[in-house]
Amino acid sequence: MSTNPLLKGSLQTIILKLLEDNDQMYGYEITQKVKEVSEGGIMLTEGALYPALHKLEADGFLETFTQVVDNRVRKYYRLTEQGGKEVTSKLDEAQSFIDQLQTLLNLKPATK
Amino acid sequence: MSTNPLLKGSLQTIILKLLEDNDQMYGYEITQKVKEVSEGGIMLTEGALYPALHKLEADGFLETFTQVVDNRVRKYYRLTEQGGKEVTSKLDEAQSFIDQLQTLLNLKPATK
DNA sequence: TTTATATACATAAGAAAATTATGTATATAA
DNA sequence: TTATATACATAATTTTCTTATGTATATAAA
Repeated sequence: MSTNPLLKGSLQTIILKLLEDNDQMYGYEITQKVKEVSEGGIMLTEGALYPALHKLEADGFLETFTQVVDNRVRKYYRLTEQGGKEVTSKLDEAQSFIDQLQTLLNLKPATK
Repeated sequence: MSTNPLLKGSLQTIILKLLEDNDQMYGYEITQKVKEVSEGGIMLTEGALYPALHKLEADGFLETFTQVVDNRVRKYYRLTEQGGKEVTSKLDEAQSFIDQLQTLLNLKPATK
């Protein structure tokens, strides 16, 4: 898939937020959803996505179950209770980082 | 200094933008400016800053000159012509990334 | 006076988090 | 039968940080 140096660091937050909104998703579905919502601007590579999912699971934020559809295995992820709290925390972080970055880069929408 | 996983990828953009606004700055001054403007939220580590400055110079976006003040050497950086163009390009990238991230994370200010 | 803090640079070792390249496997359209 | 899409995974490598050091001067505090 493709690249964006600014993506670094926000992948976990994106995954957690999508799972908050969608209850359960599988990896490939996440790549397609991100591509769709960002209109092609953010493309997740598999080499980034799958290790990130495994890490979030290892950290206790996600749990999994598999399902076979059309002879292909899908591995679904959903938030654990701990993961639910983590979403809030990561979103707060992301919001304040975006604010600070916009201030530094003078990209703030005019605050009259 | 300190840490922010979301900072990854935006350091070069921050440096270039500060030099567009301030004409010439030295490394330590950049760390203090970022700390001040972000109200302590973004703290640049020296281990990240200096290599980033050296890379921007090697890439032809920055040029340097030194000056001695109070018996201490300051190494000033300023944008080259190529660097001036790079600022615009990096800011566009940053803007569209922030937009997409806000959309994905549902952090968009209400667009009535 | 000597100790801590601030100013000012730099680099090396290590870790984190990507990209790129592979690999396996099935379904479907050309 | 070939390419593309779906669906997972991991290894090698690269990028970009953090953390730890190192050098050196100025100044305020103890």
